[in-house]
Amino acid sequence: MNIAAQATTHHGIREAIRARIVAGEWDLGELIPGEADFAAQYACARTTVNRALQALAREGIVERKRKGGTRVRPLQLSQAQLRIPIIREEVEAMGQTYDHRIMRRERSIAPGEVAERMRLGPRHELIHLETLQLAGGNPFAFERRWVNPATVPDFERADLSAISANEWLIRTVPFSRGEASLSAVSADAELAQMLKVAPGEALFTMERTTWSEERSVTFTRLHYHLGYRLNFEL
Amino acid sequence: MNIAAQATTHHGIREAIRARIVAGEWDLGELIPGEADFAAQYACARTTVNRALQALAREGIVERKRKGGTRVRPLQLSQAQLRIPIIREEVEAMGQTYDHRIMRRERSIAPGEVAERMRLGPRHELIHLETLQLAGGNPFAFERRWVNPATVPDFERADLSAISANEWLIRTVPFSRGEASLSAVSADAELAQMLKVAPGEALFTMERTTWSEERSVTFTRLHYHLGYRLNFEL
DNA sequence: AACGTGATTATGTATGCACATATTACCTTG
DNA sequence: CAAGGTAATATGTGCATACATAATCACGTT
Repeated sequence: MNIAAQATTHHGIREAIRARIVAGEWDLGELIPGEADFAAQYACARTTVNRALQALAREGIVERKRKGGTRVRPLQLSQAQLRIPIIREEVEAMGQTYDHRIMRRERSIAPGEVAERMRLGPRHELIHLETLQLAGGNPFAFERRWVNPATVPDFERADLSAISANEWLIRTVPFSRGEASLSAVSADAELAQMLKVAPGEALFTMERTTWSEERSVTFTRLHYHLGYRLNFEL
Repeated sequence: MNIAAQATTHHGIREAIRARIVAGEWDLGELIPGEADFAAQYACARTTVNRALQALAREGIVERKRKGGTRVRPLQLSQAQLRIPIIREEVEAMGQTYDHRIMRRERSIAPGEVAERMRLGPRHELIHLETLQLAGGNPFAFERRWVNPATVPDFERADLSAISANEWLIRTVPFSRGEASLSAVSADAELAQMLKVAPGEALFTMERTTWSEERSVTFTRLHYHLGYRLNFEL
């Protein structure tokens, strides 16, 4: 087995060490050599090994502790980088034309469940929006969204004919953080009608709540068409 | 607005620059100052700024190109680190006792759909396993799994009474990579009986296929109990 | 005008060094 | 022997420097 690094670059050394770990040179949970040792083995500076090992630690391959040394992570936790696609881009990537129809748009008091998700007090006024997203004329997803006008006052006057509420918000309030949750939901009567499925069908559903610097922006519940799958790599 | 870094550490500077970006000091897609400029502003070495900006690039906040400079990412893509929990740990984290019951275990020819997911030729023999996972005695998830004995010959003789097939595989074949997909599925008769729900109920479902160095290990389809949610942070 | 060439510039990376920090191991002291 | 302090140690981090690499621009030649 070739264990030597291709070059003394931090990522060459990272891959070399990764290969040795994957090949099972050390047991799970076992201490691997220190930075100085690797530096000697690969004839490079300790700094370079440091960067390589830090990268592996970020990936979750190894665990590092000061003085404790570096060890192979005992229970490899399965994790993935999940990219949440913008629906328009997702549809266009399939080679279909994207369109959306706003079915409802009104100011109303936040329902209790929504207020809770957005961590708002009771009787808070929000803008409620219902949008059907289409791919090649067929229903792709149905969205129920509540937007906080206290945080995004311009939203009420936003022109949402050309651009979806989601994209408008991403542009206007970038860098928002939030929580999301995925689940399976049975189609209620309205959903069934909108997505053209039988009532009770299983729909993949994504909920998101976002904040911009401690101020709640929006809560959205997105029901995808029948058979939708969210794919990703481990 | 306080724009100064708390200390001249790479992550102090990273947060300072992040704050300025979030505050909107530069437009989306706009070029931000170069490493040397920031280094002068914060009275630190260019190397330190480099680490800060590289971290922001990894997070997807900025985009960097040699000579092109660093710019704020135009369309902030929403992404998240998704941790896929081991069911036993998930159940125990809720304070309930975990248990699992193997309902079926047999050698059989891979069904076409499974063979396709695992990228196997036709008429490949796999070990088929059906397991009901319990939380405090109640159904938590039902798993249909196929394991490739060509890659994991020991699996056939594995003792799965104390440890689940998933954990056995994680320990035996660590560092496997793979694909996953999330969807919503209507309960079929067997699923309904196992999970004690009405047939047709919407069940959150996760499929995973894993490989260890180009050799297919396992394909698994996991149906969670009614109302299950996969939560994560954006 | 078209083309190539070299200067310029911004980020990428490797290095040696010094010091910081966390943790373990050991040794001293009561 | 126990408690507490101290030294040893592995990683973490900052800095100055040098060179690498990629993209762009200005300039000069054909």
